[in-house]
Amino acid sequence: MKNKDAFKCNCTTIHQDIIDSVRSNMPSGEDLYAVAELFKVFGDNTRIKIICALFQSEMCVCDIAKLLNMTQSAISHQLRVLKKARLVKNRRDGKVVYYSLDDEHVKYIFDQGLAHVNE
Amino acid sequence: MKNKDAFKCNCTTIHQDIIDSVRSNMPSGEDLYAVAELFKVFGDNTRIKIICALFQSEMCVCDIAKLLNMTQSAISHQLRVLKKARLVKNRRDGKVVYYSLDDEHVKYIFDQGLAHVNE
DNA sequence: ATAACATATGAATACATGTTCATGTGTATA
DNA sequence: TATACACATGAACATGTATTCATATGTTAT
Repeated sequence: MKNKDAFKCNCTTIHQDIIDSVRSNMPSGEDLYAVAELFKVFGDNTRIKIICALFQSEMCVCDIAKLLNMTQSAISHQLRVLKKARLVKNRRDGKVVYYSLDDEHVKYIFDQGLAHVNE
Repeated sequence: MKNKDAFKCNCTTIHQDIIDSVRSNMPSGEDLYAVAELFKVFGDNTRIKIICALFQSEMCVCDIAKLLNMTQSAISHQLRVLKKARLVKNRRDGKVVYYSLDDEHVKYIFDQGLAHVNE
């Protein structure tokens, strides 16, 4: 066996036709991984609050820290994660750095999520 | 001080008006928590694959395990998480349990996520 | 230049979580 | 009733991650 992980499932195969069909129509593994990584960014209470706050207004780091009653450091770390995921962008004005949303999909994704939990 | 966590941020307040305005228009903490929990479910490579597979067809646990080349146990645990989040439902036919999607928002959320990572 | 302030960041810690392993439950069949 | 199969589940383990703490960077004003 070339791949040591090739047979993790020892079930009797029931619907090979479905398995083959589904497999051939799945997005690439890289795409799926990237999507999971994206949703992981949404899946944190602090980050979802930051995102939700930025729907209304651009804010500086200290504003967000005050709003959420958290340390400047914690917020800064999370803004870094959000920026890496290309969900927020920032601009510097003197000592102050302002963050705002950087994606048109974010609001839509958030709203659909909210719709689900409120259904 | 009534709340021991009330002053985690020691920044000089810069934009109190924005903070007040944003705070008064934020969804409730419970809603935000629920949304984060929902996206946390999407934010796992195995679960996103399961969701994506179920877009195409209902599948039994062993089918999914074979498709993803993972143990039946691991898949079963993740299906439990998905069901708790009301993203999938199941039906039993004899010994076999078939899982399928149980939400109209899921596809939209996934597609928007895919659109973001492919942009 | 020095002090003050806003922000960023590396390391450490504490907590959450995904998979495995062993085993239990439910259903069909011999 | 006994066996086999599909699935579920609790505990253990390993890994990932959010926050804190200390400190560094960058900018402004004195």
